[in-house]
Amino acid sequence: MVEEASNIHEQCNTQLNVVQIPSFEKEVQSCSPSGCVDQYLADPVEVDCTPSAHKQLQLSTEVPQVLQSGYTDPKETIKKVEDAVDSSSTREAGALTSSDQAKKNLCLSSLKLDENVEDLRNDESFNVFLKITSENVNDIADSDVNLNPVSGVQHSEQYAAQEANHHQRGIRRHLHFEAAIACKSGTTGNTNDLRTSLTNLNSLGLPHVERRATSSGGEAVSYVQSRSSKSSFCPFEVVRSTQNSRNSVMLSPLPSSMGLHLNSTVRSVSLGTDKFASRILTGYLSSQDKLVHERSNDLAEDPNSTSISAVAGTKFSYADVDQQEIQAGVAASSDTSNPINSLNPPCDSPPLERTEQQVAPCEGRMSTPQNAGSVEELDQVNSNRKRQACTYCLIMLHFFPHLANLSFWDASRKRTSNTSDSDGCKRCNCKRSKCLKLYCECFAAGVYCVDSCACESCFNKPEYEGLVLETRQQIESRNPLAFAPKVVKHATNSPAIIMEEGNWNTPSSARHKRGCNCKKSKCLKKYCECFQANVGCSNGCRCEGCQNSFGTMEACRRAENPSHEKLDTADRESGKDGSVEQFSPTWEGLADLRNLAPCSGALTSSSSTIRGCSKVSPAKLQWGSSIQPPAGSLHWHYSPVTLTQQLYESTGPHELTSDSALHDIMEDEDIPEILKDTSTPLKAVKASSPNQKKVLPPQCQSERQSSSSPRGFRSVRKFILQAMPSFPPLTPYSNFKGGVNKTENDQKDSIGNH
DNA sequence: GAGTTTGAAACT
DNA sequence: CAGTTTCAAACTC
Ligand SMILES: [Zn+2]
Ligand SMILES: [Zn+2]
Ligand SMILES: [Zn+2]
Ligand SMILES: [Zn+2]
Ligand SMILES: [Zn+2]
Ligand SMILES: [Zn+2]
Repeated sequence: MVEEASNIHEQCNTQLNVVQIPSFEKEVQSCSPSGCVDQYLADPVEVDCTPSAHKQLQLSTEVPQVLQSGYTDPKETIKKVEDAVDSSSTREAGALTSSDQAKKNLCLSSLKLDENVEDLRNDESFNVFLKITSENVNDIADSDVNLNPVSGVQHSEQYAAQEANHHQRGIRRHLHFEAAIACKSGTTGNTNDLRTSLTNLNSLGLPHVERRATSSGGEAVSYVQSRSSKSSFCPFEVVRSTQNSRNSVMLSPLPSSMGLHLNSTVRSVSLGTDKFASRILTGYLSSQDKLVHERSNDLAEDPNSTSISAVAGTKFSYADVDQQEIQAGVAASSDTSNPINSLNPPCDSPPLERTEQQVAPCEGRMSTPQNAGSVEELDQVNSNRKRQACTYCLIMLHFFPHLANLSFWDASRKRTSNTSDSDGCKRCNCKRSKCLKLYCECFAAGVYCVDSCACESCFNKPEYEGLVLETRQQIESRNPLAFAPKVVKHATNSPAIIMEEGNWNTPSSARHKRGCNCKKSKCLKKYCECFQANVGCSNGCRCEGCQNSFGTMEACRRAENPSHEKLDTADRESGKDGSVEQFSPTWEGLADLRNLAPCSGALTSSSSTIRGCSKVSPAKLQWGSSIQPPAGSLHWHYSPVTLTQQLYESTGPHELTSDSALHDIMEDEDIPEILKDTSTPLKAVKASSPNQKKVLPPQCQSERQSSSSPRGFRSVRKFILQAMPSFPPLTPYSNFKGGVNKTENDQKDSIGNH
C-alpha cells in the first residue's frame, strides 16, 4: 500500500495527466481506421482502432453466462450473477490489457490551460490540456469544421464512441477532445496537429489555452489504459502513457459504457420488449451487429439520424442556450452510438495507479470492505492524489456537467463521509440494495459504482451492464421519471438575463422537480432534497414547516401568485409563519453556492479556469453525445447536462463550485410551460406521470419568464413537449411507451426545420 | 465510528 | 393510492 501510495504521489507530480473529453461525433461516415463505423460496430473484432473499445468488448464478453441464458427477472439474474461473479471477474481481469492502439487514436493536439488552481500549483504547475483527438490524424481538418470554437459550436458529442463498445450506432468519425492535465509539460503529440488543434481551441476563446510544442513521440502519447470495469463514475478515464519517462497519465473518456449507464441506455433503447431485453442480455456483446441493425430499424437510425445529430451540433452556440439544449437533445437522440461513459472520477481512477487500473478492476469490486479500506488508505496517504482528484472533479464537472447531479460532489459530504475524506469522491455505501435500486446514489445517478464506493454486493458495474439496464428499465416502467433530474433550472432561458439582472438567484432559478416531503427537518438540512440541491422549496413541495433557506415553499408560492393560486400546499403549510420570508423572494441562499466547493476549495479556485474551458462547451460533450436515447428519455438524461452548463455559463462559477448546486438540474423546459398550462392538452401527459402531483413544476416564477422568453424559445418548447410527452424511460422503443417513435420523428422534423 | 434521524424508495 | 417497510444518507454524539 505504501508503495503504491508513493507511486501515486509521484505520478501526480510528474506525470502528464490528460483528461480526455468526450469526443464529438463527426458526421462523416467514412472513416476511420476501421473504415466504417457500422462495420466497425458490427464487428467487434475490427474495433481495434478503438483500443479501449476492444477491451470493453472483451470484458463484456466476459459477462457471466448467466446473462446469456435469456431474459429473467432481474432479481433472479442477480443471483445468478452473484454465483458467476468470481469466475467472471477473474477472466475479466485477464482480459484487460492496455492498448497501444489508443495512441493512434489519440491526439491530435493538446491545449494547455493554465492551471489556476492554487492547490495544483504546488504540484508543479499543472497544466490542463485540451486535447483533440480523432481516430485519424487526418481527421483533424474535419475537426476544424466541427469544432467551431468560436461560435461555440459543438457537435454532438459522442463519447469516445468507438470505444464504446456498445455502441451501436454507427458512428463514423469521432473527434475526441481531451483535456489533459499535465503536471509538467511534457506533452506530446504531433506538433503540427497540435497547432491545428490549438488554433481551434484558441478560437474558442479559451482563455488559458496555450500552445505547446512538443516533441515527444508525436503520438499522442497516451493510450488508454485499461478501462477497467472498475471505474466508472468519472467521466474521464485515467490513461497513462508509457511512452516516455514522463509517464503521462491521461484521463480519457471511458470507452463506452463505462461509467454511465447511459451507454447502456442506448442499448437498452433498442430493447422494446422483454424479448429484446433478453436478447441483449444474451447476445450482449456477441450480437452487436444484430443489435445495431435492429436498432437501426427501430430507431430509424439511418444516416439521417446521424446527419441530424451532426447538424444539431453545428447549431449549437452559446448565444442561444435554448437552442443548444434542444439541439443537444436532438443530437443525443439521434445518435446512438454513444458511449458515454463514464466518467471516472479521480477518485476511482486511482489515478494513477497503474496496477490497480490494469488489474482487475471489477472483480474485487464486490466491494468487500477490504477493498474499500484499501482504497481509502491510499487516498489518505496521498494528499496529492486528493488534490488531483479535485482537479479531476473540476474538469469533470466542467465537461460533464451532468455529473453535477451526483451528490458525491458534495464537499460537506466528503468531509463528513464516514469513509474518510480521502479523495473526496466517495460515493455510495449501499449494503443491501446491491446498488440496483434508487437508494443507491450511483445507480440513481445513472453511473456505475466505482472503487471509491463502499458498497457491498454491488451489481452496478459495467460487467453487469445488462442487469443494470434491465433494472433501470424496470424502475422506469414504474416511474418514468425515476432517473430524471431532480432539480430543474427554471427556465430562464437566457442566462444572460439572469446574470444581468443580478437576480440570477431569483426563485426562478431552480427548483426540485418533485418537491420534498419533509416533516421534521423543516427543509433546513440535507435530509431535504430541495435543500440538498440548494434550491428553495416550491409549490411542488409538501413539506411541513418549511424553512428552506433557499426559499420556502410558501414564499415561492406567494411570490408567484400572491393572490390566487391557493394551492393545497398553502393549506398544508398553514402552520408556517413564513418567517423565513427574507430568503424566499430572492432565494438569496443561492448566492452561497459560490462558496461551496464540490471537491474542495481547490475546485473553487480553479473554477475560473474551467469556466474558460467551458466555453468549449462541455455540455454537449457529455451525455448528449453519446448516449442518446432516442426518445424523450434523452431529454431527461441529457438536458440536465445542458442545463447545468447553462447555469455555469449564466451564473458563473457559482454552480460549478457549489456543492450541491450541481445536483441534477434540468431546464424547466423539460416541463414545458405548456404542461403547466392547464388548458393544454399536454397536461394529460403530466397527469400520466407517476408523480404528477409533485412532478408538476412549481409554478413559481414561471410566468414571468415564460412571457419574456424569446419567440424562438417557444418553438423550442414545443419541440420538447413533443419529444417528451411520456417522459420516456430509457427504453424509448418500448411499445408501451407509445409515441416514442413518433416523438423521435418529431424531433427530427423539428431539427430539419431548424 | 457507532448510533440515531430522516425522508425517499420500495413494497404491500 | 395510502400505509408500511426498507434503505442509505445525513446527522448526532
Ligand atoms: Zn450503491
Ligand atoms: Zn456506488
Ligand atoms: Zn455499488
Ligand atoms: Zn424539504
Ligand atoms: Zn422542498
Ligand atoms: Zn420545504
